[in-house]
Amino acid sequence: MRVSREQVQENRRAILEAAGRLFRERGFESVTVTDVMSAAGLTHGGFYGYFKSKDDLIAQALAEVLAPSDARPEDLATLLRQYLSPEHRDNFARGCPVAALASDTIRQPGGARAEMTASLKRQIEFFSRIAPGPDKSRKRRAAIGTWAAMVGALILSRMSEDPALSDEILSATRAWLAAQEL
Amino acid sequence: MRVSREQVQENRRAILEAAGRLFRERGFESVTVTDVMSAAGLTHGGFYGYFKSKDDLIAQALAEVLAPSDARPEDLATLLRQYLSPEHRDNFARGCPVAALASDTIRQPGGARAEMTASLKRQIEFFSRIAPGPDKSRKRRAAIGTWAAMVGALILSRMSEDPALSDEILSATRAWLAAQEL
DNA sequence: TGTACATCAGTGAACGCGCGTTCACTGATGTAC
DNA sequence: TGTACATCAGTGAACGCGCGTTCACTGATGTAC
Repeated sequence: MRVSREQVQENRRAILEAAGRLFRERGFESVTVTDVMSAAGLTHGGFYGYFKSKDDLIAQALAEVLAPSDARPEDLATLLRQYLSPEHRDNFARGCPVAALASDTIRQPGGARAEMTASLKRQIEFFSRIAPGPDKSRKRRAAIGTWAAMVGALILSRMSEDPALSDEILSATRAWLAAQEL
Repeated sequence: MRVSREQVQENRRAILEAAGRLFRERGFESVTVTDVMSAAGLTHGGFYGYFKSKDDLIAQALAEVLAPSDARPEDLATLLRQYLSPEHRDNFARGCPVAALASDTIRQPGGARAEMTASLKRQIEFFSRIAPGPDKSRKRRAAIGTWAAMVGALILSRMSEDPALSDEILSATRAWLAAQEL
C-alpha cells in the first residue's frame, strides 16, 4: 500500500540509520538487505525503491555515518578520553565507523572507499588544528600519528579476548599519546 | 585416488599456506573453501578430510600465520621502516595478518580470536623489550602505543584511495614514531 | 469541498546463484602373508 | 621379494540453505475535475 511522501522520507532515513548501525556492528557482508529492512520496520521487497543495490546502500550509509558530527570536542584530551574509553570500545553500533569498517571498506567496490578517503582527509585536517607541534608540518605529522594510534588501539582493544589487556590497550595508548603533547 | 603419507602432509601444508594468503588478501568471508582448495591444487570435496569446518580452517590458518617469524628485526627503526613501507602496504598476501584480519577476527566465532589475543600479547612483550623508555612500565606503554599506531597507519594507508595521502600516512607515522624515541 | 481515477510505496512469493557440507565412488598406497 | 587385498585420500555430483534481486499484486495516497 502506498504511503505518504513524509513517510517515504522517514522510511529512507530509518533504512540508512539501521544500515549505519548494523554495518558497524557486523560488517557489510554479514548484514543482509532483509536485516536492514526489518530493522527499519519494512519488508525486503521495497528496498529497491530506495537504493540501486546493496553496494549503493553501503556507500550512502557510510557517507551518512562519516558526516562530521556537530558536537565534536575541540580539545585533544577530551577527544582521547572519549575515543579510547571502554564505553566506545563496547558500542560498535554508534562508535567510530573508521575503526569498525576500515578493513571492510578496503575490499569494497564502488563509492565506499572514496567516502572513507574524503572523511580521512577531513579528519587529518581537523586533527592538524588541535594537535601539538611547533609548526604546521609537525602538527600534521602529529595529527596523522595520533589518529593512526587511536584507530589502531580501538581495533586492537576490540580484538583482545582478555578484558584486562583490552582495557590496558586503551589506557596505555591514551597515556602514551597524552605524554607526546609535551 | 589415495596418495602417500608424505603427500598428505604436503597437501595439508599447501592448504594452510593458500588459506593464509587468500584470507589476508580478501578476508575470511569472501574466500570460499573451493578457492582455498583450488589454490592448493586440489578439489573442494577433499577439504573435510583435513578440517572439521571452514571455521576450523580459519583458526588453524590464523595460528600458522601468526606464529612468530624467525627473521624478525631486533631494532625498532628497521622494523618501522619495513612495516610502514609502501611494499608492505601493497603486499596483503604476505603482510601483517593483524592489520589484514583484525576486524574480521573480532566478528569471528571459535578459536580465531584466542589466537589473535595470544599473538597480541607476544607482540607487546616483544615490543616492550625494544621500545624506548626509562623503566619497564614506560617501555610497555610505548610498546602498546607504537604497535597501535603501526597497525592503524597500515590500515589507514590501505584505505586511502589517494596514493599521495596513502604514502604520507606511512612516512608521517614513521617519522612521528621515530621522534618519540628521544 | 467532494468524488473518481491514476499513481506508486510496500508486500511476499519466486528467481538464480553460490556457498558450506555430504557422500558414493575411484584407484593408488599400505599391509599381511 | 612378490602378490592379493584392505585402506583411505581425492573426486565431483548433489544437498539444503540463504543471499541479492525481481515482479505481479495490493491498497492507500495524490490529483484532476
